Amino acid sequence: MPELPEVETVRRGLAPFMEGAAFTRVELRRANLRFPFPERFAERLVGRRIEALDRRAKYLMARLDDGATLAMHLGMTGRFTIELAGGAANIPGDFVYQTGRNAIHDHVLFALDNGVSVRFNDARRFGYMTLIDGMLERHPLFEGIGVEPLSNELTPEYLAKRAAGKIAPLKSFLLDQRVIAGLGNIYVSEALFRAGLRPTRPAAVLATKSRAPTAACERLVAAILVVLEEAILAGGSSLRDFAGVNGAPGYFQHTFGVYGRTGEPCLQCGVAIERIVQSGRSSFFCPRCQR
DNA sequence: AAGCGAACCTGGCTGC
DNA sequence: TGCAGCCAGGTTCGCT
Repeated sequence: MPELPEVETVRRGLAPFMEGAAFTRVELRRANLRFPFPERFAERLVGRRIEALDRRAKYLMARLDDGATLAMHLGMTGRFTIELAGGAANIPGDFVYQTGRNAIHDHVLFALDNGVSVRFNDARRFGYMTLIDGMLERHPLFEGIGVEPLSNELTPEYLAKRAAGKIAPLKSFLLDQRVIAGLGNIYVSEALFRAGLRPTRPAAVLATKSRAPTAACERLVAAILVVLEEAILAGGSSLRDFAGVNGAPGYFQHTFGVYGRTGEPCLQCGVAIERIVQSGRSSFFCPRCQR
């Protein structure tokens, strides 16, 4: 589910309900997700007010009034839903409220002093939450993390410098969160399609011998921006289980150029889209448009 | 030392 | 209907 646009969509959905509110009760239904919860996690949260709900890379960052930050990662299947005091409701980000047998995957419940409760459900438990004191940049999760793709730090010059001399394929180079923070398997495929670059090309094609950006690098940076901005505008992408409250499948999936379209015609040239496996993950590309 | 495959965990879909 | 096999948005670890 969650690459940068999905996490940003969740953030925008949750922020109006969480910012300015304080935790009145925190319930952990198990001792760990991907990692154990930190010591006294629930006790430390209760009474704290959320000053802002931000995003860094694929993390939701709740800035607390005691200076600490609650960092939350959705993993593969993590999702937040909210309920208002008077009954079930859904956040503007349009996520399905889980009921029935999925309830066994409700792992964290936050009750807030504005009457809102927030539920974290994560079937595969690749998600996690932690509390960070002090400088974020020095926390193991965030030191060495790459640039925000939607900030002005992502420039052709930056990307060329990072790519220079690298033999690794563009696919894995772009998935590396130490280079760019927030891209995932879907948007890497989409960005490479837009840039006309085959995922198997070595990352070094982005740089000249003097480590300056090539034309391909310029195209790629532009493509990354367009793909992410479009996805955020559309309310996050949507794979099967990213459906909206009204049961409608998500909005952005129609506009995928290559992701999940094996054998279907390229929207630009009609040639069949191909799927290959790189580093154990699927890559999709048009064999004619991407060289 | 970069780069790859495996591992973490569960559910959904396909095909026999 | 049952069951085996394969696939999935992410990240980290350990072996070349």
